[in-house]
Amino acid sequence: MSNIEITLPDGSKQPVPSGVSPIDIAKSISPRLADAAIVARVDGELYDLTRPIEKDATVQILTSRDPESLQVYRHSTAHLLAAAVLELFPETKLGIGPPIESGFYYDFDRATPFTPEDLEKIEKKMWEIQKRHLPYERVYTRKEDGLRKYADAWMKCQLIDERAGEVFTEYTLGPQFIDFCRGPHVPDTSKIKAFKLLSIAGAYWKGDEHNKQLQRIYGTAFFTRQDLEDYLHRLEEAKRRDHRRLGKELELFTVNETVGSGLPLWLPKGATIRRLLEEYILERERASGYQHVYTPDLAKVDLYKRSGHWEHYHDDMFPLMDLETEQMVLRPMNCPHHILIYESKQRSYRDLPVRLAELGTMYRYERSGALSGLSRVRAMTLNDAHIFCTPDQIKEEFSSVMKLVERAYRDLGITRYTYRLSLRDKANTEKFVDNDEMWELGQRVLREAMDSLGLPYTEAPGEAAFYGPKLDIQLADVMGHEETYSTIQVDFHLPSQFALTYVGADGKEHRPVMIHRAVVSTMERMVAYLIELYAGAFPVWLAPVQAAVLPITDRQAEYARTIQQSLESAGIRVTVDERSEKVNFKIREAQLQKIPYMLVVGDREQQNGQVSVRHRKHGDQGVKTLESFLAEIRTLNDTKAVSE
RNA sequence: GCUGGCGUAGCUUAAGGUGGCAAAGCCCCUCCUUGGUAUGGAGGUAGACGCGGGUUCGAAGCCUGCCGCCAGCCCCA
Repeated sequence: MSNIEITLPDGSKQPVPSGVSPIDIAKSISPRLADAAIVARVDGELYDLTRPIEKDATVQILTSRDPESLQVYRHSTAHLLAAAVLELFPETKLGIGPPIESGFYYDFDRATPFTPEDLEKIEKKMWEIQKRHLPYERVYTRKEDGLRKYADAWMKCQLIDERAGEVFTEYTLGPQFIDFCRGPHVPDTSKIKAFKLLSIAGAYWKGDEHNKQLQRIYGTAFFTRQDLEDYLHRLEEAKRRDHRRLGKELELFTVNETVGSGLPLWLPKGATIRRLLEEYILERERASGYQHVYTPDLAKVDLYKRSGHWEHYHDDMFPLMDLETEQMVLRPMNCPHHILIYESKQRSYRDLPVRLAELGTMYRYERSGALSGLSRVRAMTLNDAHIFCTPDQIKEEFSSVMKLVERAYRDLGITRYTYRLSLRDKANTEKFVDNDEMWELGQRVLREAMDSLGLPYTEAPGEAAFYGPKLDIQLADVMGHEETYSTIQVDFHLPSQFALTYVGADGKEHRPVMIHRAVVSTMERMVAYLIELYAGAFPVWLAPVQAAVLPITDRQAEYARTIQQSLESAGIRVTVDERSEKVNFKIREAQLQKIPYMLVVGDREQQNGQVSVRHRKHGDQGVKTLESFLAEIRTLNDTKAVSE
């Protein structure tokens, strides 16, 4: 047998017989490494530990410390799930079973849906199979043989037909189970130590709603029981922070069937937070050269036909209102209105950039199943603006928007976010306007802008707006799920659609470029995010109630009210709890309402014109004069302090 | 919209597999208590069990159609 040369991560090279497997190499390095090994990287490709290496290669043994390992591990667990399902329900047809961010899933086609009880049975069966310590074995099969073998598994056949080369790989799990799969996998089921099946849901074959709907089982898997438990705890924590739950408990907003789903009602406390957010961003925009405008929530459909919304965005709009003389629509976006403001007079290059901003309310006909609390609604108010500028100004405008975003995030205490460049899907001309030149230009401009700011981003094809590419800023929630909040879009399409112009230095008409941007997203979505970010315990500057005055007995009621008045006239949001209850009780209530400061006042405080300050997190802060407390809370307010 | 689960007082939940007067805690109201840093005591109001139709002597429970909520698919600020 011939020798090959492998290179290890430390750069050392060693000759080994051809056909050696990564696990052999691991063993030769150290038994501990062999034990910890999950998978290997051979010349950049992930290999099963048992897969022979036939030629000179760079080899790296991956353990649970490498992120790819968890993917492989979960993928193997998904196979274990499929094997268990087939043992229990042999008539089931297999779909696909990939690892995902938070675990894995497997799609099944089966006449009767799985029940929660089935889930338990399946999980038990998985453990049973796990204990057999079955190997995951890589098998090579010729395409035609494969098609024959999987003849009664329609989804597998389809996959093999579409994806398989002349020879493809399959993985067995014990004598019964075999699955068309690229791999790699862990060596055997004994490696799998901690997993849990979480939920059942419908999912369309290949994600297309025209296709058959399958039964998807979600689960998660970790290397250790501890990691699994931590994850489950985080799930609990996420539930605890759920803005829908806190929105009810803290009386922030409500939804009412009679109003309609996706149409939340803002209660006084929630409205206070929203108002503070609105005032905040309007102020920042004023300081950044924006002009605020007001435009109506509806328009004749002609406006949206001209902009292209009607053609490309129709499905997301509420149906037409057919009036006697005209047809109206509720606006799904604000841009056309702002465009008409730009167009309302002749513009000179000296006027540019024109930055028109509005807290614009818009309406989107989200499908009922997509609605959720405050974060997915049908009526929403966007912190919207449209910048009309010359091509030369794009870069600077872009970077000043980014600055605005970063400033806002800092003041709101938002730290977990990533940048995503959303591009069009060229094939989808129904969703995206068909104009290669403009798309190329827009995408190039955005890339250059990001690169010159030195900011890292990922690219997402098919996520663009219908009129152009966008730079989305994705915020991560407690569970790490990302969602678009801020967005900056460079648009060459709408200005040409509306034949916008400005008069240049040369006295001739030129076409401006439009930048669509939203900094703090919609009020609905941002408040939902903030509720979850702070678990309802808002920083002082955003707290709907900043201080609760708690008189110890009725004797201090009058004094308590004067404290309230002094603070309120200084702009602090204060309540007084005058109920005939003990302080303990009042403190508990204020605590549950997550009010930052409790001001306990008894006879002593009254005599000395003081308040006894209790902080929701740090407890008793001792006695202070009203003035010094006021100075303290004012500082927090003015500096928009987010930590406590 | 689709698949699955769910829908009981303002809120959180119980009973509900075998159809026969619907429970509790919190909230709220009244009274007692005036108490110093997480719930003082007593009493009270409150629900024809999401809505409509059906089966039945009788339905919260069974059947059926809607509506809404939750998870996911799809979509997305």
